Amino acid sequence: MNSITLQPKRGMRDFLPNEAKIHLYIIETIKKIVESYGFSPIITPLLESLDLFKRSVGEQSDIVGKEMYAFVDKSGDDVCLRPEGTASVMRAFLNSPLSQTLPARLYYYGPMFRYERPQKGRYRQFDQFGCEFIGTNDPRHDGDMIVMASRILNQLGISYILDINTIGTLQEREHYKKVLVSFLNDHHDALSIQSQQRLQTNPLRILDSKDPKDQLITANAPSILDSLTPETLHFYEEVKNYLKHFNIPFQENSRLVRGLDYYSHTTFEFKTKALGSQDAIIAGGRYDDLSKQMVGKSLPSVGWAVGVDRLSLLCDQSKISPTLSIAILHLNQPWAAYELCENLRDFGVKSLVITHPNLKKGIQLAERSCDYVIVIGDEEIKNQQLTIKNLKNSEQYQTNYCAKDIIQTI
RNA sequence: GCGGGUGUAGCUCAGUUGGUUAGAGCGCAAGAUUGUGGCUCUUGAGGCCGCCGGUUCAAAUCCGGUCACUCGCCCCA
Repeated sequence: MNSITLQPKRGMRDFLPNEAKIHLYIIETIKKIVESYGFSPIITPLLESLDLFKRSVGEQSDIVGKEMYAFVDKSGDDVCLRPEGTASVMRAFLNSPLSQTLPARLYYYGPMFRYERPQKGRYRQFDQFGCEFIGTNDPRHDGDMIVMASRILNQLGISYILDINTIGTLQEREHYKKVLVSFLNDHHDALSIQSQQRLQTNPLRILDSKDPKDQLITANAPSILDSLTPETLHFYEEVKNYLKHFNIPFQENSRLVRGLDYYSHTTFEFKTKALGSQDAIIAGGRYDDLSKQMVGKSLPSVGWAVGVDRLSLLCDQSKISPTLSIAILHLNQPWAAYELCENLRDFGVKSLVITHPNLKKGIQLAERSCDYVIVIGDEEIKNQQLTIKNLKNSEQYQTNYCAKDIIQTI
């Protein structure tokens, strides 16, 4: 009989206990921080109508254009696995009574799907944790979101570079596009072939091309800042002032143009040097026009998303505080061992029973999963005394046969 | 989607111009060692050589395809 393939599908992964622990630790850490900023959880479906992302993320964006897990379901509807969270959260928000009380601070977490070529730190199913501050046009809230994100990276022990920019309003951007295209057309033949195509589809993206030829040309390109109104520039200043006030180091990068259509004004990206070309770890910005694209009514908002998998690869694992654990190794005394375990668990201590006739082997087994070992045999039951052994440093302690005393001794 | 690299034991890797039964270290199991592990020694288990096909008397080795990983591009978290 042929056996089935055990490998997961391309870009999909199994998280074995050690990896799963780090993953959950990161989510727990982020959750605590964003809740301390007043954010509440929202859970939305993994499956959405394809139209949602076409309208919000943009039909000509790469995410929608070539990376969607899209298919026709049994009823003939065009559906897809969500490629990102913001559009779903906005949809759920607009569809709910939450939209009656502004502003709203929401966070979400879960798998996203993009059909692209996998690499380290880039998978077809990946977990994102995101925060959305919906219904605010206060630049301090943009700053607040960025400070919150930096707090997360600090907490996890991840060093970063923060790039920020403003891409203004839709009108300002359209104006800048014209200026930029007319400039680039003068250097058309010197551009990379890719950028020549982008001149038609998405000229702003030429600005952050990695091709040296393109970079040489765009170095002298007109800046978007020259196409912005004083109001927009003032807004941008306020965001920067907020970051300076809280001593968040950042660099202005007028080439930071995000790939999703719904962004406006503030954009930012926390980058790392440790993951090769997968350098973005937290990215986001303001999206005042998203709601307009969906329901025709504007609703200023700002948010970001973080790649949990990328944080897993970067985070300082020594920060994960180990849980106290005790192994009960019994010598033909199973009832006593299981009872003592239950008593220890009443105090919230991780404990498990080890059964092995050979004492030495039993202690070796205990060492693999626990910090301490207690041996229970006839003597211990007769004397009502236990020896607790610290498996890390071999120290031993005597204690009464009682869960409370054991915990106090440790 | 485009270009390069890799795939041999649980892990890290050897494996000669194609040539008997594919190896090592670490790890795992048993024993030396029947009430307190980690050292040492002995022994042992564990392999569809990623998968499918081709060439050949003979393939881990050569060829084609495929799957997965990986690096760069694209893009992004």
